[in-house]
Amino acid sequence: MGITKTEIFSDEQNKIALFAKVLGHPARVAILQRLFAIDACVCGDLVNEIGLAQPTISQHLKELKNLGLIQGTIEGTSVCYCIHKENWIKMKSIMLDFLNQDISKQDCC
Amino acid sequence: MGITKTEIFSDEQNKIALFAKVLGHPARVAILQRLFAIDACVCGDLVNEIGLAQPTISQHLKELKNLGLIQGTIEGTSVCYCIHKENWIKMKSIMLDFLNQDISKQDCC
DNA sequence: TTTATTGATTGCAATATTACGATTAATAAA
DNA sequence: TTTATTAATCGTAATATTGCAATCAATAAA
Repeated sequence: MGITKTEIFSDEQNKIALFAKVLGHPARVAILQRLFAIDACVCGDLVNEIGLAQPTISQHLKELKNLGLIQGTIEGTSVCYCIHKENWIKMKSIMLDFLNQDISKQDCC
Repeated sequence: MGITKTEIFSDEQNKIALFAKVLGHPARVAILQRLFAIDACVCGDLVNEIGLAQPTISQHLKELKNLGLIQGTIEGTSVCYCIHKENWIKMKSIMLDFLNQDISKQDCC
């Protein structure tokens, strides 16, 4: 039904999936990479850098902000976005735990 | 338009997004965790373990198989699934590179 | 005040995803 | 052969996502 049955999964599983999902679009990957690469914060440059329309970028930024991975501060008419360090580290920790599951004992098929 | 403009992004960005996307559903997270946890391979047990119908699980398994993260071998009437070690390690490497971007120099907002 | 400029929001069209009942294909057991 | 058993596939309904034109709100500049 296009709807995810979150209630049958653990909080951890849902959290991993939510973080993975927001990273599951190349535009959001590109935005994050850009924010990491630029020393200063980026604002509407993202629209120029990435080849998507302003409302589309704005929407992707919103999703990243909703999960707390970035933060934006208003500076005059423009908005300065940057990585939310603390939340990025938390997200990373959760994802690393999942990715680093012990594969050594796997011996099958 | 519900379609992702993959052509304007780099191969790396698309690859990261594809891997993240397949991890972006709690059922697939649960399947992978189960495959990691079980010593022997799991087959139709997944349908019982996770509370989703057989066609739904089958569909999620297909997506994981399409990206190469798992492999399935037929054993009589059942199919034995397990983590594809080599591809998991490759995927992990790509995701770790992305997640481990240097955050120390970020100082803004 | 009037006129940019910037970015969020709204509304919509196109496509994708999730979930499952029904069916099918393939092998195993009787 | 007939009858389970297992899992893939098909078809479909419900919902979500992606993308953008148009518009709006807020501040800056003239």
